[in-house]
Amino acid sequence: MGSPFDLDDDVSPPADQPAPSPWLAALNSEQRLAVETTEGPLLVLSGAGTGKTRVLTARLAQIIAQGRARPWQVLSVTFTNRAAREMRERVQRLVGAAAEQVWLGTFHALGARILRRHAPLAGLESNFTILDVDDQLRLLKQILTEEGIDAKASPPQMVMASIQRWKDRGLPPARLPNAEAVELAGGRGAAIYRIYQDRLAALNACDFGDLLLHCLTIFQNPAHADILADYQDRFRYMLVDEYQDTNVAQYLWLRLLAQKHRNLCCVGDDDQSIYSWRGAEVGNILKFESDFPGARIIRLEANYRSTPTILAAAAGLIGHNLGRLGKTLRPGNAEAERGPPVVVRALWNGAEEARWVVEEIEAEQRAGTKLGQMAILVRAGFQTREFEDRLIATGLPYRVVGSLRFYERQEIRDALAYFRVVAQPADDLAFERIVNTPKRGLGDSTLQALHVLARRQGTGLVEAARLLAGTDDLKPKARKALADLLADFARWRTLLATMAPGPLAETILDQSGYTAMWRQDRSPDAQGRVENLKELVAALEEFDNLGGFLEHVSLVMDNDDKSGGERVSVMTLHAAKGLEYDVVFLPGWEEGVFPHQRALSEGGLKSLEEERRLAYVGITRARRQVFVSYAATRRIYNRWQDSLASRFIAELPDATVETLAERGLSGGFAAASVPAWAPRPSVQAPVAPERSYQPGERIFHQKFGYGRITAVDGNKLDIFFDKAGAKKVVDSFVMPAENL
DNA sequence: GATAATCCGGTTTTT
DNA sequence: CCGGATTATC
Repeated sequence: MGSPFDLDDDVSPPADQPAPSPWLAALNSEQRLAVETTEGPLLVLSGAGTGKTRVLTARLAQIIAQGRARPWQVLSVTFTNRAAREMRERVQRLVGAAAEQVWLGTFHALGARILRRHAPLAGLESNFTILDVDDQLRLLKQILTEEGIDAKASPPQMVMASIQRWKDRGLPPARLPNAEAVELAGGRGAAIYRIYQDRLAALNACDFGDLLLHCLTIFQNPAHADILADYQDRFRYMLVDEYQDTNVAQYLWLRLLAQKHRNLCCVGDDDQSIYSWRGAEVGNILKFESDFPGARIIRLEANYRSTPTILAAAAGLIGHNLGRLGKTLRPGNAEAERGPPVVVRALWNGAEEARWVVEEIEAEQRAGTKLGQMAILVRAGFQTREFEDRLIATGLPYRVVGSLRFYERQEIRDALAYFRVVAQPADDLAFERIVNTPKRGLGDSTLQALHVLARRQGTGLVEAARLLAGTDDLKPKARKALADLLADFARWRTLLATMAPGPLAETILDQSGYTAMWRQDRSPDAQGRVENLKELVAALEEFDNLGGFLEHVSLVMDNDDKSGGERVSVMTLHAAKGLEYDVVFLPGWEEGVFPHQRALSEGGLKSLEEERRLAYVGITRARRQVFVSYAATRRIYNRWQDSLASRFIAELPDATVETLAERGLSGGFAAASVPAWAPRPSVQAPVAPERSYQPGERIFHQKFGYGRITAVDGNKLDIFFDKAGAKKVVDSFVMPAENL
């Protein structure tokens, strides 16, 4: 942060005093108050760019350095691993190694830590697995099928979402209000939820929501009052970051733990609440005072990030929301230059918009702004493509933040599933994932048989596999494959104790044939997948054992960018929260795009206000300048669609804005009703002509790319594709290559 | 059981 | 128009 904190004159100590503690250095008066009010419940309303991280770290450092509590008596919670890491590093710098003993982490990591200690009380063993979304969904689908629930009427995704929301609200199946599940799964929602939870327990597994939900169940059980009392005693001080994003379960968790010492400090900003669709409850901020009588509230309103103009624009916009707690950002530095206005630019279409944005980026770069200090923030992920195209065409280095995370890639998940089967033999979901990957001739029918047997015997799949391999219910081929696989598992498990995790992982991936599977794959991305597997093995070197690594992975799904050079960042507005840039581009400000159509048609005022907060978050990311833009027409799903400027544009105060429009686009607002122009006909994909093909001919296929015909049989072609290898394809799916 | 053809739906997603 | 998920076919 290059903010001029040192210009704040009310922090300078009197000359005859000893130098202040380092953690108090460079704090303004309101920040300092928030740091020094250590006793009793405290709510810090901290606007964008007002230095909340600084306050949190200073507060934590002070509590430890002054000996108000031992490090392990302090709980500090964040939402992201990034935030947790950053805080630990900063506190370490202030108080040294003591920082390592603080209970500092994400809600989920801390929940897992507590739950592992008391797992049996939640029907789990302490080495339980934390499932990823893939596994959860697979499990739920099984249940829905078994229960004869129509997947069309009740999409698994939707049922899953409901279950997650219940967990977000701290509701285990037993506490679910009767009315809740009626709409779901033909009225059987509650039953499904219960089965899902039972099945997780049988698998010795839990999902993310359970990490907190199980804690709550244990804490709230009068039979184990001693456990709760123990934690309540322990946590003398508690700090919470991004409090506006807490859901009910997290809130209850905090409230229970803070009950005894009541030294709970929550830092948040209701204007930056953008995750309500994930169960976050802004209401938690409002409830704070009533739940903790005598709570103090401190507002941080001095912004050290943005120019006065940007702050005024943001304030004007967010002022259109009702029911705010009320907070006005003011420039932290009274002498700051007003700064350039927010540029609002109307363009004809998306391609032009991308072109304009990239031109401005180049102009900024020429003027001395580093590429790493510029960001394009979009509403939805798909919008990044247009900008990527343009950036590539221009040759500007860029990075897309938050897309395809390392641990979510197919090959990584497969590899992890292998590790899980070895480290946690009861992990049926992992087993199922890899039992036929690579192909071993153990397909659906074998799996069905395993399921039936497992159910009948009341065992897990792996055990069922062992039984089944000993019978002759399977065809010899499948039986051999299964026995071989089990022998592999057994061998790897014996290595578990003796071999370092890195080499062990490599052994598993090699002997299972998994690496070979990708080596042989001709598809364009196979090469990269092999690379990713290598990276995974390399990452394992740092761990003592496989189990530790798996715990790490299930909790820490982050992707550090090790990109060295300066790059323009492209990301969603959600991903941008907490970040800052000199120059920020906010494209796609059109009704239906931003605010999003679904927010307009479904969620009513609440949704619209959340969209507005998202816009507010976007604007307040900028230190020096904001560029807003929108296109009069956009091609969505191959349809040209006229659009109107976002209402948020009109909500920016006139004095903060400079409007630029293309000739013909009136007053900066799309003349959508009078399209005085015609969209250029889109480049038509060549239509397959009615013709016959000859062997040897070069062709193109939508999915497989280019290839050469090796044989013709009526309308069926044998083709050897450059990338995908030999395939049989019907001729209407290909076109002569020279047509392109 | 593996592959090709067809169908369908299409925000945001810190763990 | 794209991709994934489902179905249809060999």
